[in-house]
Amino acid sequence: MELQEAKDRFIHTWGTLATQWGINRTMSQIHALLLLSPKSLNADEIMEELQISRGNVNMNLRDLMSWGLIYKQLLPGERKEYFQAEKDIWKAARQIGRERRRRELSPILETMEEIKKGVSDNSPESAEFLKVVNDIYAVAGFADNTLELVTKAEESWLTSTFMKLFK
Amino acid sequence: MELQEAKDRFIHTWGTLATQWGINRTMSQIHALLLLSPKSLNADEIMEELQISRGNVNMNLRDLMSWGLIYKQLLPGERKEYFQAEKDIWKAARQIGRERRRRELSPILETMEEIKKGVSDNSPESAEFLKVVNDIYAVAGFADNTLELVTKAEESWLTSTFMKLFK
DNA sequence: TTGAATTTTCAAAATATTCTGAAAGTTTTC
DNA sequence: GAAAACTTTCAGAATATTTTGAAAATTCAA
Repeated sequence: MELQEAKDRFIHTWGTLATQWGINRTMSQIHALLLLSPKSLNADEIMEELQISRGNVNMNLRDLMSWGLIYKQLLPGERKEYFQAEKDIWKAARQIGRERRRRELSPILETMEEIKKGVSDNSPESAEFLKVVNDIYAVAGFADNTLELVTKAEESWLTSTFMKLFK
Repeated sequence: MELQEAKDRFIHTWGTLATQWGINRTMSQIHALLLLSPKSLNADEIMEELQISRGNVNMNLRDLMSWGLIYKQLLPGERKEYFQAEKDIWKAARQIGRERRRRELSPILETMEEIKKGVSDNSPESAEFLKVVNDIYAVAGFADNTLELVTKAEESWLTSTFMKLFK
């Protein structure tokens, strides 16, 4: 079947791409599967579809929820929990941006500040070291601000106003 | 010694932060070491400083060079190869941006295009699937454009003009 | 309550990644 | 061109991460 093949390819590729930059393959595949699924799915359906264990499914669903990329849904009359992906991709992307700010940039900023505090003397060597630390702080701060700007913007704003920056 | 302690802390933390988002710890530590080193270092010095094997040092130096974050330096009268980090952190950051575009965003764009091509029929199900693929393509394209803008800009431009976007 | 249905946990197994160190390869010097 | 100095490679070891599956915990209906 043509379409199913394309979907499978999408799920598989999405998983592979994820590993390229430090994201768990299974997590990524579950996300892809939910993105493509018109209806929400329960753990058993995901296990069946991706041929993975219950524990694995459970763990990665929690992870995806912590990233704010999927939601738990309780269907009336159903005992099982169902999961659905955020289907607005722009919203999902902003959510990823927010989380990466929190998980990756904030720690850098905090650490650089702490390290700066720890260097009290003012020898030339210390000054040189502090320059590096300060520069990294500035770059991380710039990235943080930019991501904040972008994650708070609406899609329409992004694709119009912001784009005008490009010649 | 106060300063040395701060440097060690920096190197150690830099390595730990890197693992958080899929970068090899040792590579990150070598980079940090070279960033802080006023003079360029050879493989033996790095081995000694970080207590790691020659093979490990060699492999990660290559990797860092492929990221454009360090340079090989041939000192006159010296047989050994010396390495030095790009000390302009803004330049280094732009370099990372360029590489991530190439390594992470380009593959997404390419894959989405190929997948689109593969879906020929125009059933409602295909349309729904294509919507997801197209949306991801658009988001990745936006990220790619933004990174291009930012990586091509000068620090001065970034910290002045671009910043005016923030209220 | 009880017990069936479902979810969560977690120790052990499987897999993937990173690191070592010695051998092979390369370059330079004499 | 041979030997010394240095760099690269790579198979196996060490480490880290992911996955499994069954037991424990939780939830819910009756």
